[in-house]
Amino acid sequence: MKYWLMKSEPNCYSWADLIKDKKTGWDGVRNYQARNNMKAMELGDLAFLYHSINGKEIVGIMKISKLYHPDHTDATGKFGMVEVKPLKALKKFVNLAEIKANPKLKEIALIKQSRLSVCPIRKTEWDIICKMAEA
DNA sequence: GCCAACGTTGGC
DNA sequence: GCCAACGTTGGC
Repeated sequence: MKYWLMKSEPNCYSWADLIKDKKTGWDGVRNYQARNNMKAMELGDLAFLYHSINGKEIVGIMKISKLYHPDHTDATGKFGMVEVKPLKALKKFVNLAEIKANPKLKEIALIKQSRLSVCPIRKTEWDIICKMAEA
């Protein structure tokens, strides 16, 4: 079981949209590193949803419900996507300032590689954030 | 294969 | 709106 963090601008696609849709194909990724992370995902892996730009906080937990497959919005055929389902909303959203303020989360990919939209999360990091979120 | 130019992301 | 960080593209 692996853990991930996936970013989305809430203006573009938010947790509320995901709840409404029940599931969604994570299309539109056009970055190789992010793509490779999606390729490495397995069914049942868990991922935080992070609202970037407008929000800057982790709002919920999603479950990977479909393995990596072609993204039909990509004409070049180089990129793919996974499908995710909402698992549960966090009781307390965990914002970027709190994450940065926690010395145990110094190495988290969200900060280290701030532009990467799909990044791995260590089990220890996952547990710390869950605790902060009272999830 | 290198590197300059350019584009994008995302925090501030 | 600015800018730093980083990824991509294309000329050589």
